[in-house]
Amino acid sequence: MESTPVPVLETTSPAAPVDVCASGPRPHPRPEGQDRYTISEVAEYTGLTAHTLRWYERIGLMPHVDRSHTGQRRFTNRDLDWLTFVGKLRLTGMSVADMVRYAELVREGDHTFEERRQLLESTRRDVLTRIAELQGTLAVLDYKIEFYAGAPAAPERS
Amino acid sequence: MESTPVPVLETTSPAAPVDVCASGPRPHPRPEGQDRYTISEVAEYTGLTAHTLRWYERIGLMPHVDRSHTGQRRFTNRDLDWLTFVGKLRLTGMSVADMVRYAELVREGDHTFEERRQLLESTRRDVLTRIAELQGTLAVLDYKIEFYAGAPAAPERS
DNA sequence: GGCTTGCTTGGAGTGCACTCCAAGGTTCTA
DNA sequence: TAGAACCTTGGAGTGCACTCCAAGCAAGCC
Repeated sequence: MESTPVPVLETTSPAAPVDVCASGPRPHPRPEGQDRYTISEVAEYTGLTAHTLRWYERIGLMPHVDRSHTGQRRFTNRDLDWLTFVGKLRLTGMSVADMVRYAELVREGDHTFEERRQLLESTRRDVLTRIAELQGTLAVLDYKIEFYAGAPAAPERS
Repeated sequence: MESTPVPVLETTSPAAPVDVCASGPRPHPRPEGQDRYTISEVAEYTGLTAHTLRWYERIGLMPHVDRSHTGQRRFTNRDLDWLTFVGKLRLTGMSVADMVRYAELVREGDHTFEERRQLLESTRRDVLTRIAELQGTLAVLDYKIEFYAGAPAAPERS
């Protein structure tokens, strides 16, 4: 799976609308104007372990990470953006296999825009379903919590 | 773990408010006025496999299921109510270990009301957190879906 | 009675998403 | 220049929640 050095994010097409990929207020205050991070810096920044970062790369969920002249990983801000987005996908409940599929589509270039959109829309539907499910459970939980609150331990009134 | 035959649901204390445990409109139209179901009937009703039902019992997530004179399981409507509730707990994302803990509390009797309430309230908080997370991912998904929609595959306008 | 379908058990297997290990090379600080 | 702390790899291990298996009874129908 040789990857032509295609940029990771959707900022692929020249003057297309810039996609900063889940930026906005940065999660952790990303260290200064740096652009080369060791694996442990990235681990701290993302909350993932170094193990998991290596594993992500092995399974194709990372877009070819730079290496130092001795072979150690050097992550860039672009990688951090990607990981932030992957973190969001993970929160949706998307499987790792599907996230890898998405990453492959990104590597394949602009012509996969439509398929990527479909994947995200399907994920979006799943999220809405899940939210509805959770709200359904809230109703039951509230019902039972109220029951327990109304009938405290070893109730006297038979 | 010998369980004194304490009823499963919270309807334990004599004239306490009746807790029908997530009833309301029954999920599947529970077969007639029956009160003894085989494992495969319950599997169909709940959507769980027979394997899973046996496993639930083995790990202490079921409250001692009746047996026929030859040792086959005979589930009651009460068991079905319990499984419906367990299904809700599962949807909250509660771990099986915590569900077993809850089942133990139920078996222990009314004096565990307070602990049960706390467990459910902690679960409730988790659910609210999860809903917020999911809504956060919705924002990102919508942002990217719109990006892909606005820049269709192989865009011409460079 | 014979046949098919269903139920029983303990224990082993599966798939997912990490998580860790050993053995060795690299980088940084004093 | 020594030592501590960090990094590398392939592969093995972990925990969760099921999921299945084999071998043997049980139930319902003609």
